[in-house]
Amino acid sequence: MDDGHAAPNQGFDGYREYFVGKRQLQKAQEDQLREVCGARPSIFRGCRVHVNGRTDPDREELRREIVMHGGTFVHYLARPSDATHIVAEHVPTAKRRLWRVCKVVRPAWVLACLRSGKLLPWQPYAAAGTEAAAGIVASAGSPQGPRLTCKDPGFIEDFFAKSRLHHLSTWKAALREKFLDRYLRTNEGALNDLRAPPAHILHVDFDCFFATVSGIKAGYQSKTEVPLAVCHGGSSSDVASCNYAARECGIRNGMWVSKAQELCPNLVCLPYTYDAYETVSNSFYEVLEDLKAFDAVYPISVDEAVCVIDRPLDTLSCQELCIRIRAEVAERTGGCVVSIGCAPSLVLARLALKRAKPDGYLVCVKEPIKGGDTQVVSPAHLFETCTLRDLPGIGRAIAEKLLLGFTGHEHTIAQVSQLFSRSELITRLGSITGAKLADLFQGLDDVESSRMLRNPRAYFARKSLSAEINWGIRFDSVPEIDAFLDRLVQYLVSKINELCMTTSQIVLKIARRSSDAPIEPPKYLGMGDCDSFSKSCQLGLATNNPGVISAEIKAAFRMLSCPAKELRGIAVQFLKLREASTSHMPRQLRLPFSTIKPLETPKNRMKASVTELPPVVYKRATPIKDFFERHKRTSNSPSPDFTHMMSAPALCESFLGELPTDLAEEIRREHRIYQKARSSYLQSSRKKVETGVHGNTSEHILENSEILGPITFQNLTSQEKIKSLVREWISQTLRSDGPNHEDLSLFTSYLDRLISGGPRRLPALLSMARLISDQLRIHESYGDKQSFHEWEEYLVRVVLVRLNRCKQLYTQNVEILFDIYPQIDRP
DNA sequence: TCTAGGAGGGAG
DNA sequence: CATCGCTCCCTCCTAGA
Ligand SMILES: Nc1ccn([C@H]2C[C@H](O)[C@@H](COP(=O)(O)OP(=O)(O)OP(=O)(O)O)O2)c(=O)n1
Repeated sequence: MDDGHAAPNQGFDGYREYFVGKRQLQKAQEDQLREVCGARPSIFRGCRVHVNGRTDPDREELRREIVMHGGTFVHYLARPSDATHIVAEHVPTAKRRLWRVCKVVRPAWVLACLRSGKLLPWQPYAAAGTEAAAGIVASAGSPQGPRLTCKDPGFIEDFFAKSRLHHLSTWKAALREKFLDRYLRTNEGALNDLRAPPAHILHVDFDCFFATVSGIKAGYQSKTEVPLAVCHGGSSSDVASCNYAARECGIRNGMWVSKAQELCPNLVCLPYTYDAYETVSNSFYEVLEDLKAFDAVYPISVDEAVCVIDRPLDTLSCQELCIRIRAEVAERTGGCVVSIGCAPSLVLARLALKRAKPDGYLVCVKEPIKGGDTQVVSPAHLFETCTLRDLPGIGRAIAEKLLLGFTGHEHTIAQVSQLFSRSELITRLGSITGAKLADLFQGLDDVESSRMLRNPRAYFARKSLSAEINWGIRFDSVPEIDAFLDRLVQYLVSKINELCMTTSQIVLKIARRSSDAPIEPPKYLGMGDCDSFSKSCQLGLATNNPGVISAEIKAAFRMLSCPAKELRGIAVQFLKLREASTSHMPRQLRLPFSTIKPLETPKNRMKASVTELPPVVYKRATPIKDFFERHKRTSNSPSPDFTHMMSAPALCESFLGELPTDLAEEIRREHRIYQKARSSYLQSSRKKVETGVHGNTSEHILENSEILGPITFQNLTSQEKIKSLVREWISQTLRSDGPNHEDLSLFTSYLDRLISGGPRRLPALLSMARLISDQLRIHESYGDKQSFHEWEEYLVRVVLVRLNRCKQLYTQNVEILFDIYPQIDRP
């Protein structure tokens, strides 16, 4: 397994020395603390207290109080008897046996002792999961309820709570956000001088992270010879992580348990301990921070970071630093092991890390001293001992693509790099991937990887937000899927709201059972072999509105025309993220209407303006698909006949309720503008009188050569071109003196012709309304200008009224839709 | 020639 | 019993303007 180049434990002596010094330092610190606070009562005299897991107050605070009040703090619990008391919120399942005889108390015990100034009996504060606690709290544990399926409301959360990949992604996103936050706030944590490539890069990664942490929780030594794997259960479950004893049998991360057990019948399966992974990860990043040895620490994942030192350092110091990091992390994490690769580039650091594992470190320098330390190697050495697949960004597919037609066995990087010139790489793999590989072959970082160092702001910025579930997806009907999509969108919307962002492009991606795949795949409730399909949709306005997004997503699902029973996976993505403006923030409109009295009679309500129109209800059966196809066409291309939709058997939803962009939402939006417009209306008319400004003095932009006929505007037939023109028109007139009255009436007549075109013209009308309101939003800074008020008024009094009328015409849900009332006066 | 959508890939 | 196959990002390819 190990060829001696990265012999484990070589630095052990340094390790032990380090610890002796470390303990003395801690003791000295504690003594000093006591001296300073000499007057405090020695409540915890004789107590040796260990704090386990996440606590409130946190570990550091508890430690301070315990030490200041005469106790001893046990940093690392080698044996249960090392401590007289263990402080924890609850006892991890894995520790129940081991700690059965311990006094495991909640942090509240410490606080209560402090308050009363004396040592209190611990039993009333016994932590959940101890036998003592079981005597006090009558079995508050919530045993597994009925298993949830994808049709149940709680499924998504339930699934995510157990999904390792979800945790991995969530942690990573949080770490990136935290990094960026700090960087933007303080300009700290990243490199400042980017002129030259940094001197030393240390890639630090836990050995078999989950396996080690779960192992320790279950009472195993971190370097145990017992083969361990972390997995959920039975035979078709994934091995998330296996320790190095298990790897000697050929077991690998991601392998199925059945295969793993074939390779190693003694394999011990351990449960996931997500809380513990998080705790260890926190300690890990704290250590890197506390060492104060780096110019930058970049998060890679929950168990992995890249640390950079941007000043010259001799090889010996690099080695010492590696030893120090490894010792410190082990100390602070109850014995977890990190390995480290140190090199002048990201790629070499990665390869060095690979060779350093398990339980070691490796420093790569251009010209190592011959016959020197085995922990110091040259780039050439790494290339001779690592394979193509070890290079970052080179996975199975790319490796196969590159080596297609070459003899099949494993290749070292040194060998493969001899086979291809830069241009051959580019021919085979594409311009960017080819060039990248050529760089990697020279030990240089490609452009993309170096972005992390060169432009962390862009590199760490979030560009999308998505959620997907490809397990347990088994539906019988489309309404069930609709309900699921609603929940998934709701889930994402709450995330995007936490981020204070909006999206203007959304994507639905589905996995559909391959025609040759069995109905039920080998993996229980797995997706099996699937074909994947995706459909993206641009939203006219950036939004965070679940109704709008949900409608789009459900429409997109119909476009992909996947039979409900064939669906095996669902993903929803939000792209084109922007910071939310205040108008996207919590909606006052949504407050429960019934509980709040309207201030005025329906006079304020939009329905007042349209009551004279008889409601005409169109129902439709054929899918939204037709709508989209129509939507794509320009206005002069033949549109499909709309009537077939009305004659078909009714669906329960109204036509408008199913429009990809929910008209109701649109109108709610406009209603707010209406409020604003109303309040500014008087002002603006007053101004007009004062200054003698009249609309007709505006520059006349539109040609008055309108030919009445099949819905054209300014002789344009293409909807896109019309929109362009109108956009330009609005934008220009907003900047200057507002729209010319004649232009406005030409435009109004165009809108009226759209309306008389029937429901099939509704999208065009809607998109015009959206366009105007979009322009107003874009030019919000002109909010005080006369021109702005004029457009706003036009939107509200002309466009909105027409839209409103159509709504009356084409939907049955008039009451619900228009019974909105902005609760602006609510305290 | 450029763009956008969609497919695919990699990492952890 | 099972099992929890996510999520981000980049790159490539191709159809259509
Ligand atoms: N297919 C995978 C790969 C990884 N992980 C999780 C479990 C790992 O513990 C953790 C870190 O991934 P690593 O690639 O760093 O793998 P390990 O830490 O397990 O092993 P190694 O020593 O090779 O780094 O991510 C996972 O659940 N499924």
